Amino acid sequence: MLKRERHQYIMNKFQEVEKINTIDLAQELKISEDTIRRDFNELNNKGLINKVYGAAFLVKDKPNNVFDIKIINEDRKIIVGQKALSFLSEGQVIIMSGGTTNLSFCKLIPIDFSATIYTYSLPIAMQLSQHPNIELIFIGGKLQKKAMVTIGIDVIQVLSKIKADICFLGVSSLDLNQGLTEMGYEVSVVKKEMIKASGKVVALTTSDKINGKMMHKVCGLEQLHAVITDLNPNSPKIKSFVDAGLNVF
Amino acid sequence: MLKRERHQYIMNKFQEVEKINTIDLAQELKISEDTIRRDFNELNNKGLINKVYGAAFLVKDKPNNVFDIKIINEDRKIIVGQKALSFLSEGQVIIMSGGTTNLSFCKLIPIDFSATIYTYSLPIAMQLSQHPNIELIFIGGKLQKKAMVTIGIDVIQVLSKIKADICFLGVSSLDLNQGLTEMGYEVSVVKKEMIKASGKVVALTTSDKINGKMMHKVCGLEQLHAVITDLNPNSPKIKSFVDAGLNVF
DNA sequence: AAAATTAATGCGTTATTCTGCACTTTTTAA
DNA sequence: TTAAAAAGTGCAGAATAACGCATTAATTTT
Repeated sequence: MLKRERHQYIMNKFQEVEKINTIDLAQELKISEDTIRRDFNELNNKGLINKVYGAAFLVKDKPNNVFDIKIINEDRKIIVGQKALSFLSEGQVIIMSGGTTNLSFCKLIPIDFSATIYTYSLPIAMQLSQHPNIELIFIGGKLQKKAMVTIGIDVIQVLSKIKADICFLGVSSLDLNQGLTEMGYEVSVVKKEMIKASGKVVALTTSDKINGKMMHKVCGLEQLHAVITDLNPNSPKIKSFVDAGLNVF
Repeated sequence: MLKRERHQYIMNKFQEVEKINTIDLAQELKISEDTIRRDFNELNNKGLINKVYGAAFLVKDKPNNVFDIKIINEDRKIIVGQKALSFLSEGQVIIMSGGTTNLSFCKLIPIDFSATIYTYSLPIAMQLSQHPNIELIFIGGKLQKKAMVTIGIDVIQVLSKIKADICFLGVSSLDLNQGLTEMGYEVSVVKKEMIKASGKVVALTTSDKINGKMMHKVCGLEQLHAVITDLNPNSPKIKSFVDAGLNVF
């Protein structure tokens, strides 16, 4: 029996039992206790099990993997993303901001879509790196770790030098009077610059972001060429925006 | 029997069995064990199978999620990473290149470690974004999608302006005579610049990268202040490097 | 098609990994 | 604190793998 098989055996066994005794398992598999101990140690070091005196337990909550991006309300975001697809056309130069709504959108972009995309979001860049025909340019700078986007003067500088056809802008809060607002100052500055750099601005948002205000203003509604939400444009929550002359999809 | 046929044969066989023994398959096909081992190694490096001591297993293809970074030979890379930890000290300015060896290393860095880290690798940036006390700066540019690193003039420009205490350099190939070499031209240029920008250069590599040459030279051995491998420094494979005056850990 | 080039293969040798045993150290329980 | 159980350590033997090299097969060029 190979080491690898034993390790698999051990991990499988935890689906039946809570605890595995060193000696019991040695007898069960007819191998020495030393081998079991070494196995337990290895699995313990990999963080898969919890080795204690005389036995081992399964580790329940696996260490939170950074790469597991949790998308809340993903169904809504997929609806938004699907509507947004109609704004894409081949060969565009695109600025893609951050956020999980934009990430959901990016997952829906056809694999062979061809364009140039600027982004400052790590998860979005990783997602888009799957697309062979997208020329992907990451805007470097200091990382705002929580949102996994770059911020600061370096980002502004790059943005000030480019000209894009369209910008897909993630939204923190959208309000009829306040327009688009952000929680963080730095991100608000970056988004302002993105808008300046883009011919068209499309805001992507789920309905829960609508009618809220945050500290820092990004732009007024009049600067948004389109707003895409998960709601039906006739829905009452949206009506006031439509009445104000906004293109809501 | 051609190599391709054997590879095909192996992959097909996994539809029937869980595990393929090296020796059994050699007998079955009436070819030498070496050939089977070489086949297993190749398929392993392609990420198609999992080679272990004495046999190989099928890699169960998970849902194709970009965010699942597959680290081959992860155990070896963890050994390298653990040794590399001793080169860290608080407050350093660090340049971290890309690659899964460096990614494994980053996973091992204590959560409260404090430093300034420059990187041009998306996965590494995401990993390090978990560390609250690391000032993380992403070097922007055009994305080399396969390796998920930025390349090009923008990267060079940023690197030419900074001065770091230490650089942890991932390795494509390391050879006694050729030194450090890379497959891609662009990455070789970036790595050269990283070396220029750093006071100390530490190369991180697994033993399978040793004694290979690739197209583009990065630097000679004399420019490496330390080389960290998964092998014991006394190991014969390393001996010639130690004899050449290199610090091997 | 023959020659030249390149890649693949097998063999002998050397290196590495795995495992169990004997022995020592640490931990647990009385 | 002592005895018993479990764990760690170092070592040896066996199995597996890697390496260098000579040879053969496959591919490309002439």
